[in-house]
Amino acid sequence: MNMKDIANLAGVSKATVSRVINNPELVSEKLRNKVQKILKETGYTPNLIARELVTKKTKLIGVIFPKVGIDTFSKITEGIMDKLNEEGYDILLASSRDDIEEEFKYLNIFKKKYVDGIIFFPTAITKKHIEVLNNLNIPLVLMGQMNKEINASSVLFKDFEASKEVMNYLISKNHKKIAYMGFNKYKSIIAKKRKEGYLQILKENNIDIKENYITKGDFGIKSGYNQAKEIFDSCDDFPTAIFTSTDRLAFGAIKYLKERSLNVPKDISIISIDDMEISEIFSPALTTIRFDYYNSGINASDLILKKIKNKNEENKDIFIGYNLIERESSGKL
Amino acid sequence: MNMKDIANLAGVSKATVSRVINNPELVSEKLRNKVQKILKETGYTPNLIARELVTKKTKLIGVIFPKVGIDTFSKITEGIMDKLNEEGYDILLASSRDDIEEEFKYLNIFKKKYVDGIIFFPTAITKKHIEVLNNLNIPLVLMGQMNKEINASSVLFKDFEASKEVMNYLISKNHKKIAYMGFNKYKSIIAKKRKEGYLQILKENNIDIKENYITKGDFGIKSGYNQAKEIFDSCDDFPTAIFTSTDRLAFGAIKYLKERSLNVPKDISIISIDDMEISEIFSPALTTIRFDYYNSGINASDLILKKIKNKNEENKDIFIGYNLIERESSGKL
DNA sequence: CTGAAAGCGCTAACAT
DNA sequence: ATGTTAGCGCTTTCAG
Repeated sequence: MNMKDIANLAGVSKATVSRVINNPELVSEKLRNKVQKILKETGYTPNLIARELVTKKTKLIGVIFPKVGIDTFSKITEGIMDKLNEEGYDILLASSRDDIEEEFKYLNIFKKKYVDGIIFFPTAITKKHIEVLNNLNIPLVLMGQMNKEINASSVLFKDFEASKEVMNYLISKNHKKIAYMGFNKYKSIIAKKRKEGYLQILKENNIDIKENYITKGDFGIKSGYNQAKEIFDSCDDFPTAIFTSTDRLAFGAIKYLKERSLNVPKDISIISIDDMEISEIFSPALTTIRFDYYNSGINASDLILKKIKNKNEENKDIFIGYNLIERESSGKL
Repeated sequence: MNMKDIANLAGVSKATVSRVINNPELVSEKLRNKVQKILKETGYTPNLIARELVTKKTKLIGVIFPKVGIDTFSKITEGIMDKLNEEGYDILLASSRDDIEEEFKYLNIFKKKYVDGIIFFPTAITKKHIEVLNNLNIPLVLMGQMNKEINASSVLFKDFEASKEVMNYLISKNHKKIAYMGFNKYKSIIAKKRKEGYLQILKENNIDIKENYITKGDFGIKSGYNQAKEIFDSCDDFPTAIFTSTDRLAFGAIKYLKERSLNVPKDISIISIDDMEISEIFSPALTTIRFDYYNSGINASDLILKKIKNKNEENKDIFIGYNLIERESSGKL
């Protein structure tokens, strides 16, 4: 059943059927009713592909994350889907697995699929990124990154500020010997900003930076365990607090500390960033920073929608808020 | 730049260009080289939408899960994407949020988008499911469910057997007073099969079923806490082991037990199904069942691919293996 | 307000 | 082996 059939059934032309579907106000009430009746009876829906061939719109949005299935990205995805589905768009989701080449691959696939817009969470921004993204010619929203040279709106997380808040909190609890566990393995900008916050507050409080207190790896549980071990193996003067840049690092670190019979928070405080569902239940419950990830998905969707509706829409940057949630893993010295 | 342009540039017809792209063996070497050279120089790629309009193939697979971002489903998704991307298919991912109406909604969207196949993980199979799925007329693979009345291949998890293995393990450790925490809130078949395994082994060992030992809710952490409370509030004769049907239930239960100053596993054993990443790190580390979820995604992809390539392919059911991982949360009585 | 006709960019049947 | 032609199912001028 196609539009021609409906037209014949209604005794009108294809054009009229098309108008009834897309611009009913252009059709006289009489014909409109007649056609709508048949539309209802037959349950006809237009062939989207044929329409797309003409309109050059696919109602598809491509979304690229460094990883699918991580708490953080899942929440963002939920936000994106809620908002975009509501507006009649469907999502093509891709996982780059922290691999820059994969990022380019999917960008390319999306371009070929003629998606109407792309929401992209890069691990980093290289020169090639700038080139590729600017040649895309598709409405683009960047998450977690911003670059004036790229024609894109951005949704940004205040990692630097959040990190400073963590540090200020720790210092208000009289901690001075504070270690930092990072994850700059993937030269992620998020990792960078979190670390800068740590260094900044140390500086503001005239606390010397101690190299042995600073470690890195990836952002997973095992890495947390290893990094904790690294700190304790290399120091005589143990830290009184560890700022782990992700919750999963915190879990790993706590595991190590337990094995060493160190009590959290009595012997050492742990504080992190993420607030996963399990973080509240974990023992000790994690003191951590919660970003409004779901909302960041909504915001990214709003930005892409605006760019789709108006090709010349100015680029805009939206900052996502956070708050520190105090639980059991941190204490006063 | 379209196919006509390439044809002009090469001094051949559109048809020849199309052949070079899709069936190069049909074109003489001379012309083929000529066209391929221009293809390379211009970087031309065919308009997929125009192609789809003719071939009725979109190279799109729709995937519907009850939830996106749950460990289990993420692993399956990874498997699906790995396999299907490799074969040139892209994925349209949808989350039904355990809502049957949402399931139908997405099934419908996928149908309209002309996906080449659907991989669907239903929460349950109702009469309407049977009707809707059979009217779909799209290659279909069901995950976690099987129904002879539905024209679909299935990827099945041996939940009944896994559940029995859990129970046999517990009994081999001399446990007799075993409680069960379920999640039949969504009338999920998985939940049903796990519970049946529990009841079956009780029966085989002539252990009376004690209603107070059996609770239900959803499958989350909070539910685990509440269900544990429910058991302990309603019993004088406390169980020596709890079989929680998901890891997240186990986390919640353990939280409750800790608050009650009960030691796991000394005072009570906990054993579950899922094996999330955190389960190994959690304290106590969870004794649990691991299914090969990633592989189930690969299998589902294989099945859908077969159905796409051959419309009359017979329906097939694949069973996914599992194994019990013994850790700290369970012990001998 | 309505219809005829062109055309989106491609593939496939047919003819040569 | 190659070209010609006719659609795929829709939207969108352009006439009337």
